[in-house]
Amino acid sequence: MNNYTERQNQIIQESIQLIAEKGIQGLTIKNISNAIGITEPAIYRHFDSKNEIILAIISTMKESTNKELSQIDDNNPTIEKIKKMIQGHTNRFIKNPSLTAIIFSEEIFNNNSILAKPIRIMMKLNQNKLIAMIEKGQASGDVRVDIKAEQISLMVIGSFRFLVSKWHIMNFDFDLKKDVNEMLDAIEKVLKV
Amino acid sequence: MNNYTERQNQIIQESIQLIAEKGIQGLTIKNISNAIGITEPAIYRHFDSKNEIILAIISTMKESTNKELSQIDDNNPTIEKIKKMIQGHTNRFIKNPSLTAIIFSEEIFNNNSILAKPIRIMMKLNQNKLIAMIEKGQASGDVRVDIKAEQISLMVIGSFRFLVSKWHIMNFDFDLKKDVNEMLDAIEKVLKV
DNA sequence: GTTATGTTTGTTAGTATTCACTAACGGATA
DNA sequence: TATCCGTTAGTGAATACTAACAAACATAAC
Repeated sequence: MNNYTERQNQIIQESIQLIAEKGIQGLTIKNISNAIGITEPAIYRHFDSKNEIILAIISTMKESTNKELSQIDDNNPTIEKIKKMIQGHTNRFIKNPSLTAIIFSEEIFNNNSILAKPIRIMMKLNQNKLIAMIEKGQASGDVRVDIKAEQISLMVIGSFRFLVSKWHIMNFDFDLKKDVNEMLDAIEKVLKV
Repeated sequence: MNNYTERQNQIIQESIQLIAEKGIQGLTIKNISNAIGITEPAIYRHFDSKNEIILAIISTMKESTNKELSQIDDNNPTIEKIKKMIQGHTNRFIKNPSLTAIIFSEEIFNNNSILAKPIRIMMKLNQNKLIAMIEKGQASGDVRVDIKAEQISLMVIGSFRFLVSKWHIMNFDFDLKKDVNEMLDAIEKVLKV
């Protein structure tokens, strides 16, 4: 698991919820403490500052993403691996829609220099993993080679993010799973050799 | 042009700049008035409230997008039209990087119910225009028909947004024009019949 | 042409509210 | 006895916004 106490994990979860509901401006110590049912100063028994809470949120996201990526069987065909990866993310979002607010956290946190760096590192890491996956697929003849892996990864991640973004904006008011699968079918057609 | 006074336009422009520099949390009446060189209460001579300023920002974005879209020659091949559209946006962002903060404004404004609605309408409108463009291309044999126009538009907009998002996050530290053109070449290969 | 009047656009000084965070204290538990 | 983990009460700073007033200037009356 992670190194956080039960109360710390509770604060992290409620904070993600709050960002989803009210945006980053809704993430206040008062809102967090109200959500949990303790007073404001009690929060400071568990985190030194609000920034520390946000860093913990980022760290939690990082962990759950890594866990998910490690579960993908490397022996499957590339397109299957991409599908599994995106579907895994999708299931996680459906299970916990609050997380969709965080997928865009690069933008939300971009103007806080302390928080921007870990976000950027995580983003780059994830993309590099996908690029490596696609390049391997190109080497093994799974994926067309006339388009660079970097461009393909841009399309895959971009399409998915835009779809999830829309789902969030539309207040989760359509079947994300269905739309993601349609998108993945289109991606499959596009990637075929 | 628009119906705003000179001072109102100045407030709108400085506000866009502020959002780009410091995020939506940096958009305060004090920051706006400092940027312009007048006092805080003077702002209220030109806008009734901060919300009115944000609505004016949205309206300005809408106008400039429409202006751009109307300039595309409808007689060109579909792929050329898509390229022109994306390149037009790109040039606008390069000329005024502050605008990149606004392309994600759906997310930034999503938690303010007064502001979310006009943003959503604008978003849907733009996407419908692109879908219509692609469907016309499919009918005329310009674009492959085995993928629905909606899916193609998702890929095009998603890829572009993700690229611009990265440009913003990386502090505009790569050649956006070059990367966009590489992306458009990939899109072209993908869309070919 | 001068004076009176109204409008526009700014000022200073202030409001109430919210923010992150702290000091001092107390009960429960090891 | 010491350590958690909570409380009440408060801090100073920042927030959007307001009240009251003043200078500049255009319009219109005399």
